[in-house]
This record gives sequence, C-alpha cells and structure tokens, in this order.
Amino acid sequence: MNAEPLSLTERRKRDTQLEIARTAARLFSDRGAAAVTAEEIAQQSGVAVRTFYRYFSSKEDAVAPLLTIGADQWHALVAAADPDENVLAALEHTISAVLTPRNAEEIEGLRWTLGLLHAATSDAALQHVWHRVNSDSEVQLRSVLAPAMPTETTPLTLRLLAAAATSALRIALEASAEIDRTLKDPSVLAPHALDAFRQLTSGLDLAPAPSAS
Amino acid sequence: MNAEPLSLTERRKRDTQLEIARTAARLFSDRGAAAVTAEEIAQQSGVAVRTFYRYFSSKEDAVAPLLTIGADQWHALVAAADPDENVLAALEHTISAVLTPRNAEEIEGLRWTLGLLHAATSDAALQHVWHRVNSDSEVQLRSVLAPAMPTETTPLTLRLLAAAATSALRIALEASAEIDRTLKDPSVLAPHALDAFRQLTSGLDLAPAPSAS
DNA sequence: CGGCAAAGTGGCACAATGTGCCATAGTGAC
DNA sequence: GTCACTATGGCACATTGTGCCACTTTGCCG
Repeated sequence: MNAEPLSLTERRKRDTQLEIARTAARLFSDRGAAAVTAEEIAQQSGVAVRTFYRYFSSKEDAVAPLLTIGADQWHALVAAADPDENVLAALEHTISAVLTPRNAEEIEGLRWTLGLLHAATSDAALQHVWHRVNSDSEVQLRSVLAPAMPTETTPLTLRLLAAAATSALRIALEASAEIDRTLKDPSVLAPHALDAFRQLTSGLDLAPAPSAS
Repeated sequence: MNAEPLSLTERRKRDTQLEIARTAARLFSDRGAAAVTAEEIAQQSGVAVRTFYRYFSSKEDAVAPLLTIGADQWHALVAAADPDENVLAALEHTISAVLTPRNAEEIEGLRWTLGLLHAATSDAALQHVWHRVNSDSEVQLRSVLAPAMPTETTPLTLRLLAAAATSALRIALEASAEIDRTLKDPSVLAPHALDAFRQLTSGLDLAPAPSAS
C-alpha cells in the first residue's frame, strides 16, 4: 500500500514507540496500570519521562498502539475495497483478512492484543483504553464506509452498520481473550467475528442480501 | 419499586451529588472539561475539594450521574420484566419506556443528557465518560439479561444481544444530540431507538420471531 | 569535509489531579 | 444529654501532564 515514508529517523521513532508500548503492556499486565508510574515505563524503555509524554499523551495511552494495529489495517482495507462491491461483503472479507494472521509477526501482534485484553478484564484503566480505541474505530469506520453505502441509505443506517461491525470485532476479541489469551489456534478468530457480524447486520436496512453483486 | 432507604442524610447526599453533577455539566459545556478545575466545580457546588473527591473519583466522573439515570432505570425494568416474556419483546418495551418521558422531570433529565452529549462531540474527556457509561451499561445488561435468555442460546449470543441493545440506545441518543439537543419533540427518541434495536437484533440467533409467546 | 537548519531529546519548574491521614462538625439512637 | 457514627474539611504528598529552554543528533547543501 504505502511503504516509502520510512526515513531512518522515522523508523527509529516507530521502534521506540513500540518498545515503550510493550514495556508498558508488560508492566501493566504484571501489576495493574494503577501500580505503575510513567517514570518506571520511561526508565525501562530507555527514554526520559519528558520524552515518554511526547510519544503518548497519557500513561495508559502507551499501550494503545498494540490495540490499534488491527483496526488501522482494517480501515485501510475497507477504504481500498472495490466501490462496486456490496458493502456487507466488503466488510466480511476485510474482517476475515484482519483476523487471519498470515505470518508469525501478525500472530505476535494478535497475541499482544489478547494479552492486554485479558489484563483489562481486571483493570479499569486498561478497559478505558480499549473502549477508546473501539470508539475511535467506529468513528473512523463511518468515514471510510460512507462513500461505499448505497445511495438510498439513511445516516442512521450508516451509524448502525459501523457500530455493528466494530461491535462484532470487539466482542469476538473480548471473548477470545477470556477463553484463550494465548491464541493457541489463531484460525478461530475470523469465523467467530464473521458469525457475530452476520448476526448483527442481517437485519439492517441495506441491500436485500449479500448474494447480490 | 424501592422507595424506603431514604434517610434524611441519604437524601441530602443525593442532592449534593446532583448539584455537583449539574454544576460540572454547566462548566464543562461552557468552557470544555479541560479548562475547568476540580476546585472550581467544588467551590461553585458549595463543597470542599476533598469532599468532591469523596463523591466522585475523578473530575470528569462528576457528570456521570446525568448520563446514567436512564441506563439505571432501564436495567431495573429489564430485570423486573416478566421471565416468560420474549427477551426481544421485553427489551423493546423497556427501551420504549425509558425513552418516553412521562413528566416534566423526566424530560429535564433527558435534556441534561442530550446537552452533555452535544458538548461531548467537541470534548474528548466528556466522550470518555459517555463511553464508559455505555460500556458499564452493556456489562450490566448482560447480567440482568442472562436469566431471561432461552436455554439453548450461546454466551456469544448473549454478548451480541447486550451490545446490540446498548448500541441502539446509544446511537439513537447520539444522533438526537447532534440534531436537536434541546429535545423539542421528546416523543421521537423512542421510535428511533426501537428502529435501531430491531435492525440490529432481527438477525440474532434467538427465538425465531418476536411473535412467539 | 564543514557547517547549518530542523527535529528529537532531556532537564526543570509548575499547575493540577487524586489519596491518605487526622481533626472537626453534624446526625441519629438510646 | 450523651455517645457512637458518619460526613466534611484541611493538609501533606506522590503522581500526572505540560511549557519552556538547553543540548544533541540527523539530514542536507555548498
């Protein structure tokens, strides 16, 4: 898609951001977010506290990159989908694509996400981050979905579709995190999410059936 | 339902809590949550800062009571619904009941909610509170819904139903807040929410149709 | 190579948040 | 009226998050 704005400096910034995120995730999972100070995260990440707050606007925000990776890819895929394709079909195959890891790196990404979600079940601060990520995703999805909607659909339907899609993904991930946070079988995520998506969207006031071209 | 644990002290506490909540809502709506200090809210509410933090665990939390009033009533109604009634039907009439104000006081409550939601569209901190309220509502709804589910339903379906219901209510309120935050016509809320609810739930793997007893 | 502009980094000070602790005032039961 | 109990307020404190300035590194161009 896009792979060129990678100056050496930019890459190092991505690296330190991820480094901080993983350090924070580890500490938060171990002791709970409340018992970890920003100074501690910064120190273990090899940066000054002031620098930490240049990368993230709050202590909890540090783990956000680990939760948004999938969502960002998803939005990009939806935005790049064939405009003539049925919206529901496009959402289905993008959901499937995002939740079907194709290499070890993608599996690792999902494992970080599920691990954090598992820790979030007993940590209010982490739940906040997760909800914020999902809410942002829903808003973002509305923007990329708007051009792909059939012309006669109402604004309400657009909102409902975005909410249904993000809810389906969110619930599939939350359920997986509670059942098997280690993601022993990475292939179960997509079917669960698709099942949820179809149940939530089959009643929407859209093109009669996903079988239409 | 319950009306007796009202000692004089308890009532005064409720009053000051509401007083603080409305003061905070007014200040937040005027200047944005970031530009208001906890000291200011406390002072204008006639309490000390330390007391403010005994009522609310954070500055933003102060407005939560204005957003949860409806949700709390809703959960109570669902929990008290006829166990033999179809779950979808029970949710429909409780949604309708909560969003159909029956007196001036209930209209005022909804106006405070919509006013805050309107302010939240341009205030990240208020959005966080709103999302937290909705997330809590979804979890709470799962608990009160669980006993009313048909025996053969899966845990995933329960999650989806709770998510669909809270999303329907949330989106109806958000849309109303953007269009008409003054709630000139209080009767439009319920139909919108019911429409959204039916669209999101008609595809769920539940009792075939709401016409079944 | 030398040097210069731009951006990343760190240190410091500071307002503000949120909590523990103790003293005081108000309430309710007897 | 006394006495326990609870709400409230004041104070100190660790922590958060930001503005400001100095320093270092990076990238670029003569």
